[in-house]
Amino acid sequence: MKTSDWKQEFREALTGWYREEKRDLPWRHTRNPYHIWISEVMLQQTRVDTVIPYYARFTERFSDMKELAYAPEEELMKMWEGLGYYSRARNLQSSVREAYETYGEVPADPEKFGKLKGVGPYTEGAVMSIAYGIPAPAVDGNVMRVLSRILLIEEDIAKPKTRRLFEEAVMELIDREDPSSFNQGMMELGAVICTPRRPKCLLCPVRDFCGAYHEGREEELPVKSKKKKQQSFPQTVIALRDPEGRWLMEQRPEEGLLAGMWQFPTAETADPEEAVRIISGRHRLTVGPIEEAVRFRHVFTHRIWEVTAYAASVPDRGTPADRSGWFRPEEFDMLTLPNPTKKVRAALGL
DNA sequence: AAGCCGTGGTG
DNA sequence: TCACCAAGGCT
Repeated sequence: MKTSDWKQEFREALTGWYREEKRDLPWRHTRNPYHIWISEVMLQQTRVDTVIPYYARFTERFSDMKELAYAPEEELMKMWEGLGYYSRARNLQSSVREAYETYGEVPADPEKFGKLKGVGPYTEGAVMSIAYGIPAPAVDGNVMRVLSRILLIEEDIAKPKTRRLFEEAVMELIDREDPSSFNQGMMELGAVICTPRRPKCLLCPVRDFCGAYHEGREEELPVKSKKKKQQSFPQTVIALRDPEGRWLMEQRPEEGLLAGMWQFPTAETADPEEAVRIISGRHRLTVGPIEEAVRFRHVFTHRIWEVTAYAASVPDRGTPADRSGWFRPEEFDMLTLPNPTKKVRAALGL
């Protein structure tokens, strides 16, 4: 099938299939570069079904660049709550502000756009091609999987440098008449046909061009080295209630895991007695008898929390440490709570 | 380069 | 249950 113009035939097969069969997704109804930017950031390492409601709320509340650029960070984080990878939101806001103040719009120049915080090689190519029709590579996990099968590329896609190889391949193949449909077609193909396991080759619009299909090796590619498994950490939560029904909450550090988010007092130990000592010392207060409320495991990308949560009463509020305070359950909604904290809150019936 | 950074779905 | 993984980027 690799005739002199197989690349052109491949392009037409892919983009034709995409234009006919693409899923109806909210961000495919707009050509607003800013909205497309938002969608691409939300979609980083995040499933389509998860993103849809967030995208709808976010583009309604922050409908143009100016709205987001000068929104209170507190409100921004509430809109992002539950999506994960919270630095995405902070980088997006600061970059939207920078773009708005510098260019007054999303720059239609890959060099300029790609310099913005939170805009990496993938997002740069995706927004430039989808919003402006610029032929730039948008290589994500889908594209590496699809191309490794079609072109029989055996480099380890877990290695950072491998992405550049695929970017070069995309630039050889991309449809310069419609880079948007080409890039989105590659990703759509990876999402619905050329899946990691049991790819649906019989439904594939480009199987005639696929080396792996011809050799029956579609399940062997791509080559991807294993990541080592996460380490577990004990987390003992002591939820403390004062006589007026307020609960003590702590704000996490501004950097690192769950940066700036709020949680019930927590100590990194499996021993509840030790946790009580740590937390009562931290806030200079006296803790009554503790009662177990819930026990669960929370899995992050790179670590696991083994959480055990207890509730206890305190006779008075002591001297709260910095970055902490007492809140009524109705007031929790003002705080940005990560999922583990939401699980504890639910177990306490708050 | 390799570790950090969330969450939810899946087989 | 558990490993994998999903439209990655930063350091």
